[in-house]
Formats: sequence, C-alpha cells, structure tokens
Amino acid sequence: MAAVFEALAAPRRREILRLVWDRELSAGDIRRANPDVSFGAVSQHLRVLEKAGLVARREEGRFRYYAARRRQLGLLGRWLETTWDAALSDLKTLAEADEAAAKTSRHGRRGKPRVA
Amino acid sequence: MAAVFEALAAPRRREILRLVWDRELSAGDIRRANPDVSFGAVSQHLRVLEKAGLVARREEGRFRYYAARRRQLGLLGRWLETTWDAALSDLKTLAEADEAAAKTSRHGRRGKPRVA
DNA sequence: ACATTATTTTAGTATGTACTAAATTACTTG
DNA sequence: CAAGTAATTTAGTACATACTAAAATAATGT
Repeated sequence: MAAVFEALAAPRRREILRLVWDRELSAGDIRRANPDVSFGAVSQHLRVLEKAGLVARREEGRFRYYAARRRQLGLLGRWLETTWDAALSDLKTLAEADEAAAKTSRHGRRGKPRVA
Repeated sequence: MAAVFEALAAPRRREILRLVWDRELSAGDIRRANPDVSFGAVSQHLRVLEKAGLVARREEGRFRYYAARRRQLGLLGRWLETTWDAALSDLKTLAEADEAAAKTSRHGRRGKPRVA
C-alpha cells in the first residue's frame, strides 16, 4: 500500500497512469506525451509505477509497452476513474456556462478566462 | 485529488488517519499514540490531512478533536479499509500457522520471529 | 559490422518535506 | 491574574526525490 500512495503522490506519475489507463503505450509514446520532461525521468517514473503494481510492462523487440493494471486496482481504480470523470465534467460544466453567458450577452467573454 | 495522494504518501499520516478512522481523538491523544514524534510534527500532519479533506476538525474548549471523513472518501475509503483488513488477516494467518507449527512439533518456535 | 532507434541506468543537483526545539496562542483553573 | 494545559506556528536541519545530461544496454536496419 505504501508503494501505491508514494507512486501516486507525484503529479507526473498520476498523469502517466491516466495515459495508459485504457490503452497500452510504449515508453517513447509516453515520453512524447510529456515533452517537457526527459526520457530518463519518464523511465524512472515507469519503474516506480511498476514496482507499486500500478502498471504492467510488456517487452516486444526494442519496445517496452506499459498499461495500467486496472483489474488489480479494484476500488482504488474505480475511485480514480470517478475522480477523473468528475474533473472532466467540471470542465464541461464551466465550458457550457461560458457558452451560455456568451450567447446571453451576444458578445464573447471579456476579462480573465475562467480556466487557466 | 493531488492533496489526497500527497497526504497519504507519508506513512505517519496514514497511521494517523487509521487511528481516527472509527473514533474521534484529540490532537493530544494522537500524539500519545505516536510517542516517537513531537507534538509539532503531529499538528503539522493533521493540518495536511485536514486540507486534503481526509479528516474533520472539531473544537471544544482547548481541545481539537479529529475524525476521518469516511463519508466523503467513498470508494477510496473502502479501498483503504479492505487493504487494512487484508494486512490484519495476513498477520492472523501467520499467527495461526505459527500456532499450528508449535503444536505439531510440541515445542515452541526457535530462531527469528516471523514478524518483526 | 556499423549506424540508428528505444529504453534504461547512473551521477549529480536542486527543490520538497518530515522532523525537532522553541516561541506563541488560547482556554481553564486555583 | 498567574500558572498550567492543549495545540499551533515558526525557523532551521537532514534526508528524500524529481529532474537533467550523459553513458550504457539492446534490438533493428543498411
């Protein structure tokens, strides 16, 4: 359990886990999705996730494919999913409110955008 | 979500959360249950847990009582419970195996104890 | 064999954080 | 009010860790 929480404490690793949640990606794919970080860093994060049992690794030629071990995560996995979904629908709600406001005023929003 | 995982990443905070899981305890009680750490450290941990929404704080006189916010934890809370239960039953299994071994040999165990 | 591609490993650095001791705030009681 | 108790806050330190650059490992293609 300790390893699981330690692994999920880092935002970068949560992002990686989410990235491989419903598709298998190679280490390079994951690097490409995180261009602001070095390949070495990604590789290190993957090792932490793997040791925590959060992702599975499959070797194929010179590629290493990673995928979330959703089955073994059980309730924790489902909690993650609902949390991610909630965050998404919050964004959706904001966007819709924005849309409605723009329509009402018949002008676009001014001032600071609501979402950074 | 970030705050939740960051809070649960520290073993000491997981222990405190577990301590207030099914009873409300004062900061002093929690300190007394963790005699190897200073009161200041406990207080800091409690603040982290509270900011993450994991525990609720109630003031009464000069006491501060803390309790886990189990309701709001939903599936995550249930996952924690099952994990803690699993760890417990592992210990139980070990103890029973030990007991059986002792009975079979009609002597107590020798050598290193199985659980540190 | 050599160059190329994919990934991991290592060494070093910089920031984050768990901790302590001491100062501070606030309630309670003689 | 003064003394004692409960808890928090602050400043400082030691250790953990996220990161980078570069070297190492390994499979593929020419």
